[in-house]
Amino acid sequence: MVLDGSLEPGARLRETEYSNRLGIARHTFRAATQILIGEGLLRRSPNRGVQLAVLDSDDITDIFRLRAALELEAVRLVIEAGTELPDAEHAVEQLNNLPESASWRSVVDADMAFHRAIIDGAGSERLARAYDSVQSEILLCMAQLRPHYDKPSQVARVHRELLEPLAKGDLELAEKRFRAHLDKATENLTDALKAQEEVAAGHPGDILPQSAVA
Amino acid sequence: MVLDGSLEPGARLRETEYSNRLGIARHTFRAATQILIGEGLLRRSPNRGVQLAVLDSDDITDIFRLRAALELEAVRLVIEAGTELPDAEHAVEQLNNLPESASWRSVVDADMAFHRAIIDGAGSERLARAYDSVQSEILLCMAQLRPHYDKPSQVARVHRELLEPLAKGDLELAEKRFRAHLDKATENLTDALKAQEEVAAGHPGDILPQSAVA
DNA sequence: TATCGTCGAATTGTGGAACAATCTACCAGC
DNA sequence: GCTGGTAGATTGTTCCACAATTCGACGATA
Repeated sequence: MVLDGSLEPGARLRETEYSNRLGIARHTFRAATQILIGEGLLRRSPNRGVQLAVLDSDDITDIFRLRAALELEAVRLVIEAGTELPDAEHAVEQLNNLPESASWRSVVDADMAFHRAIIDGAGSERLARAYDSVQSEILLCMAQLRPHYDKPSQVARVHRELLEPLAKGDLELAEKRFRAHLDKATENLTDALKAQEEVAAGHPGDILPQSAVA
Repeated sequence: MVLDGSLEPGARLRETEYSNRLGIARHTFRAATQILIGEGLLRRSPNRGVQLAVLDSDDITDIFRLRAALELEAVRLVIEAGTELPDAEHAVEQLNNLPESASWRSVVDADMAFHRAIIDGAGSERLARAYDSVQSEILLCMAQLRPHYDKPSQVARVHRELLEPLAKGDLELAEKRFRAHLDKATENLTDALKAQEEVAAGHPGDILPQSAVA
């Protein structure tokens, strides 16, 4: 529910309400929320329960800053070790084979799989764990903002260009391209956020449900 | 208890035992462990409860790899923004003022404070959160391994050398020095681990309590 | 009318008991 | 010695209870 956009950003998750709705005990619900809090998807304030995280443009910048740090370290490790990345190449292939009319979701999935493959290629358990957390937040962003996506072929091309310097072992170029790519993504998301805020401007203090901006 | 070395690495934390000992309910203990699991200090296997993490030399390398990624990104951000780091300088000063006979703990604290100050200086909430997690693991390492530490004046000197390129805005030199420093720390810890394992070799499969190696 | 304080309801945080599912250790039998 | 089963321990979850805190409505006062 948190990640599929069916909850409004900032929504308060009352324990009795949600434990009843999900058919689980209140304790169990609390345990579940605790895990999500650890992943940064929910926030808890003492005696005031948990809320779905609200992401402003600073948060987006921040998420992608950490994402950049992690991915670039992964890139460094992959190049140093000369690791092959079949999963990443597979993801590019998949993007390339998607029809222009492909669903938003399938493009996002392939995109995510590509970046995930690079992290996994680095072979660092903790890098991967930290990336789990940012990836969750990115998914939350995506679910809430539904940013613009280029055509699959375009996305495929960009990602192939990311992979190129990795295969050649050119760290400097790889770093440059990844930073550019991630900066672009940040821009896309902040733009989407700005657009959403403008739509919501007519209802000050009110946050539109997903359906209103999709 | 997890961080002060009073628990053996790999120790299983039985719910009834510890909730009784701590005078809290089993539910409350479970909630507490869930938080520590999120920080990577405890591990949970389904139906087998939680254990204190056991860190082998691969884990140490891995922890410091992530640490390096985070600190270097922080360094980058600090240099880009030209941020002043009074807390870091204060930590160096503190190290410098410590007597040669200073307690192990006080050196560790000042060392930690120095690196923390750089992370905080970057002004990224999520970088700081990710660093919290590795810092906890580092503390766990330290508590379990008690690695060798140089004299405070020596430690102060090394850290002043880290700060230097930050003030001058020399990213390349900063990166080089930080990597060298962190690689050295990794080596220290893996050496300490190896030494501990050799001591424990007489008791195969057995892990010595802290007191036996301190 | 607007602001403030008070009180009651709702909600969270924690405790306690219970029970099914699972794991562990021990024991008997082959 | 290995296998299978059985009993006890442990975890995961549920239900109920209650103190502490917060939220919200109401009414008093300026």
